[in-house]
Amino acid sequence: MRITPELLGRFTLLKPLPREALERLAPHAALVRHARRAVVLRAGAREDHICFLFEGRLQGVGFTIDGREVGLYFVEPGDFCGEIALFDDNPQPEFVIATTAASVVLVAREPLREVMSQSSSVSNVVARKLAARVRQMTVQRTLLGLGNVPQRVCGQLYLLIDEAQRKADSGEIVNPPTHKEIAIMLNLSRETVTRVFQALQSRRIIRRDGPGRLIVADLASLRHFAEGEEEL
Amino acid sequence: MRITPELLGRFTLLKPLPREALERLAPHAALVRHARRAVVLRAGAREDHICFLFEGRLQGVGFTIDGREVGLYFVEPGDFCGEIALFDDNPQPEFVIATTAASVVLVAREPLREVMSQSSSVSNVVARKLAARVRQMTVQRTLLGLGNVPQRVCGQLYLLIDEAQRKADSGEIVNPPTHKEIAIMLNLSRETVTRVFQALQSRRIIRRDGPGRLIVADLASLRHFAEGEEEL
DNA sequence: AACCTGACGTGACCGGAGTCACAACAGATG
DNA sequence: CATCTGTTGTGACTCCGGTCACGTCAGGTT
Repeated sequence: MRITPELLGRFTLLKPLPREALERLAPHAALVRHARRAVVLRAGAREDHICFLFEGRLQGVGFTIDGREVGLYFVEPGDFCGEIALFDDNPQPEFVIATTAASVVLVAREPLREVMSQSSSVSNVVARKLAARVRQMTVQRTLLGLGNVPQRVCGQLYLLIDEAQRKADSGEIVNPPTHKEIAIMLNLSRETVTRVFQALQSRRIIRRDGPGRLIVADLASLRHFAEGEEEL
Repeated sequence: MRITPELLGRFTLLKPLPREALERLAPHAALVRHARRAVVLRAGAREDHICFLFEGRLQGVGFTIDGREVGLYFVEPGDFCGEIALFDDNPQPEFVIATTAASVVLVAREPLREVMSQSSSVSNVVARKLAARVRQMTVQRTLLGLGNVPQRVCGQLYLLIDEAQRKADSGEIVNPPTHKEIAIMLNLSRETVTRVFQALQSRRIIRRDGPGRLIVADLASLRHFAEGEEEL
C-alpha cells in the first residue's frame, strides 16, 4: 500500500523532519497489517526495515536459552522500533511481536539511513530516540529490582499509562497486554499477575471495559502501591 | 592533570577520530582518581562530563524506591560511560560507582558535543556505542529470565570474560566484582552468589588468585553450566 | 599490636512465588 | 451451531532463594 509523506509526518519521530525528507522516504514505505501474535521483526536477522506502529500494540521480546520468553518493552501507536539497525550492521537483538492485530508502516533501512546522514536534524532525532530507549530500559530493569511483587505489577501498570493521562487522576489502557505478556516483562508467572489483578479489581482500582480496554479508576492508589507506601 | 591527545587516542572509542578532534578535546579533559566505592556519575544530575575508564572497574547502578541496589552494567578499562548526556539534556539515568580504585578521564560534554556535531565520523562512533549499550542491556535482561539461578551466575561470569580470552579455553577476570556487585546485576542475594561460587570452586572451574584476580580454569564447563546443558 | 571495616562463608528457617491441574469463558473459525 | 484455541481465574503443594544471624578473614588505619 502506498504511503504519503503526510502519513509519515503523523509519527512524532518524523514530525520534525523537513518535508523534503518525508518525500524521499515515502516511496520506500509500506503499510503492513499483522495478525495478533505475528512476528514483526525477527531477532538475529539483518532487518532492513524500521517499523512505525500505526495501530495496535507491539512488544519486544527475547528468549532465554531454555526457551522462556523475556519481555523487553512495549510499543505504543505513534512510536516505532527496530531503529537500532540504523546505527550498525549487527543483527536485530530482539523479536518484536504484535500483541494485538496491528498495522505498521515499514520504512526501508537504507533510504532512512541516507536521509539521516544528510540531515543532522534527522540523525539527532533518531539518536535521541535511542537514548530514550536506554532510559526506558533502565527504568524497566529497576522495576525488576523491587522485592515486593505486587508493587512490581503496579509499577508496570503505571508505566503503561501515557504521560498525558497521569495528570488527571484516572487513565485507560487501550489494547492492554495479556497477563502473560505483563508477566514476562516482570519475570513473573502468569498466575501471579492474574492474582495481583484480582486484588486490584476487588479494590476497584482497575476494571475491564470489554476486551481491548482496561480502565484505571483510581490512579492515585495505583501509584501508592507502586511506590510501596501501602502493601497490597 | 593535563591530558595529551595521544592519551585520548588510546581509548578504542576515540581511536578512529581524526587527530584534529583529539587536539580540540584534550584541553577539556582531566584525569581523576576515584577511591573504591566513590560515585563517578550521579543519577538525576545533569552530568557535564563523559567518563572514560583508564584503570579499575566501574558499575552502573540504579536504586529502587525501597532502596535496593540494581546493577545495570560494568565498565572495563578502555571503555566509557555517561555518553547518554551527549544526546539529550535529560539527567543521567543511573549512578556510576567505582567498584575498585579507578582512574578515569573526564571529558567535558560541550566540547565533545561540538566535535561530534562537526564530524559525522565522530557522531557515528558515539551513536554506535549507544546502540552497543542497548544490545548489552538486552543480553543482560535476558540473563535475568533464566529460571535456574546458578545458570544465571555462570552466564554473568561468562559475560565478564572479554572476547579475546573466550577463544582460548581459560580466562581471567581482573578486578573482579564482589559477590554483592554480581548479586545486584542478577536480582539475587549476596549469599546465593557466594554459594554458587563455592560450588564452582569445589569443581575447580574457578579459582581466586589473591585479591584482584579471578581465574576461570575451565571455561568450557562454565559455558556448559551457563547454557544449561548441565545442572549445578 | 590493637582495632575496624567490608568481603566472604555457612547454617537454619520460612514465606511466597512457581508449578501443576483444572474449570470457566470469550472469540475466532469452520 | 459446534468446535477449538487462547485467556483468565483459582486452589494445592512444593521448594528454593531471601533473610537473619552468625563466624572468619584480609587489609587498612591508628
